[in-house]
Amino acid sequence: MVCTTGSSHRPPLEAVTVDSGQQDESPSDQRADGGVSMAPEILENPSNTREEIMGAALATLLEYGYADLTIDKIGDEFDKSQSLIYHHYDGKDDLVLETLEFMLESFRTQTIEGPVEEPQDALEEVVGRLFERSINDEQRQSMAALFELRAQATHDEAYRSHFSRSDDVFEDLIVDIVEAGVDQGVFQPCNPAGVAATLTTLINGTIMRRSTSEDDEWVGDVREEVESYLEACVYAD
Amino acid sequence: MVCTTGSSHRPPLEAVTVDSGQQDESPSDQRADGGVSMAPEILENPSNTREEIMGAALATLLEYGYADLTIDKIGDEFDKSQSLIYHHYDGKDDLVLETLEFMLESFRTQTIEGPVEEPQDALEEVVGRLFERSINDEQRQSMAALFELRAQATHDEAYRSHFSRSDDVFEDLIVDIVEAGVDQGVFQPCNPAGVAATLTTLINGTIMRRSTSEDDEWVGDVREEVESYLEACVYAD
DNA sequence: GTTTTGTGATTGAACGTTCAATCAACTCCT
DNA sequence: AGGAGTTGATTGAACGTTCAATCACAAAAC
Repeated sequence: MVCTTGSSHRPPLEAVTVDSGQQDESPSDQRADGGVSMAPEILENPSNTREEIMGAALATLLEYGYADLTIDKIGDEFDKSQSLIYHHYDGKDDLVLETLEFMLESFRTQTIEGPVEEPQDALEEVVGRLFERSINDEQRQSMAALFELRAQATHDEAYRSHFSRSDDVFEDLIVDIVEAGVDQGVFQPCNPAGVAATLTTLINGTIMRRSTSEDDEWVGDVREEVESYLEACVYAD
Repeated sequence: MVCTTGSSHRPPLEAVTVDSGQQDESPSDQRADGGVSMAPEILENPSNTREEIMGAALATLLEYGYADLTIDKIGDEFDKSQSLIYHHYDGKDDLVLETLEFMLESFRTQTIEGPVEEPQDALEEVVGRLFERSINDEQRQSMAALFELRAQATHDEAYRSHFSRSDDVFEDLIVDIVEAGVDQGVFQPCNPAGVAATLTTLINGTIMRRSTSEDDEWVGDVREEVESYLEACVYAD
């Protein structure tokens, strides 16, 4: 054990913003997963062993899912030994949680960007990304992994804490948009927290069903209904 | 192995309807869990060893959750040997799945009851039950167990099949209500499948958040927003 | 009516595997 | 020399599952 003392250790998250110049090489912010999903580019170009291990953990998680995630498999995914993981992290769940934390912070620094200019467009973009009618296998796998991880929160306080924060981040994002819309008069005088809570809960349900259902027809129906709801209860039209 | 040949075996579900005279002893249908939850009375008064085992599996599941559910613990929960389980079921997941199937069927026979008289009241009751602002620990545990089980569907086809069917049952329930409302003219000419899909997805998200979040304030917000949505997009007012 | 045979239910012990975690040794850099 | 990084082998426990043996009881045979 070298520097981590349980999950209380703060990973070097500055790397996310400091090294962010690297990911500006890609055209614009063309991420189809809406940020719900995974794989920050930093973990694909790790700058130290800890990041390398996190990248391996993420890759293994996406390939096998949490149920079949073992330390051995994570060890296979990168070029060093499996037992090295215990030198840098307290154990499997410590590693997974720090990876989740790393990605959440990465998501937050990507999305928080000052005042909202066009509230309706912003909201439409969020809804459009998250209720896309069809998704590819990679996206489905990301959602399934996220969902499996979330299930750990039923019996593990650390996971519960993480996903509570994760929901908060997403809700805050939407609250900012809705408040801006109300301020600018393009939205009705609605309850931003209510809209945010509802959309967040719907997103959670969508991730859950997408990860565990055989069919997909319901997605289109839900999206249309969400649009109706926004037209009737949020937009000022 | 005696009579079960994998999950393809049909459990004696007739018992649910045949013996239903027993549960009429309880006042009326005073179930606070809205049927989403668990524990059909039949499993508390088992009429054979298979039902006894299912009851033990359910009790153990609610007490420990799926992650800590072991055959040994199930064996401890009833008065016979642990290894007897393998005489009646193919294994742990076969047992759990047949128990889920048993409960879903039990739920369906309880709720399907001919034409819907008062669509708005029926819908309000469903929404009221499922978005109750505060729930007790038993209910939370039921939801958490259900949620953990659902996470298995990400990597287990049999679970996926079950929960797909489970969502269908719930959606059909709501479609019936909405169609009745539209027919009677008390609802707008909306899309019943859309309303059903949206409410079902919201319910899933609610179960997920309730099982894995530290806070609860969002529930009230969501409920108010759902009411707004129903007023604006569904009810004919 | 009594013995024999057969059958499903039940048991306790054991097997085999998986997996997280540990440890002592080795390397490399300073 | 010495500390940090790294490794392969090993440990110990948990768990699902199997299995040979026993029990209760009923049908069949005599």
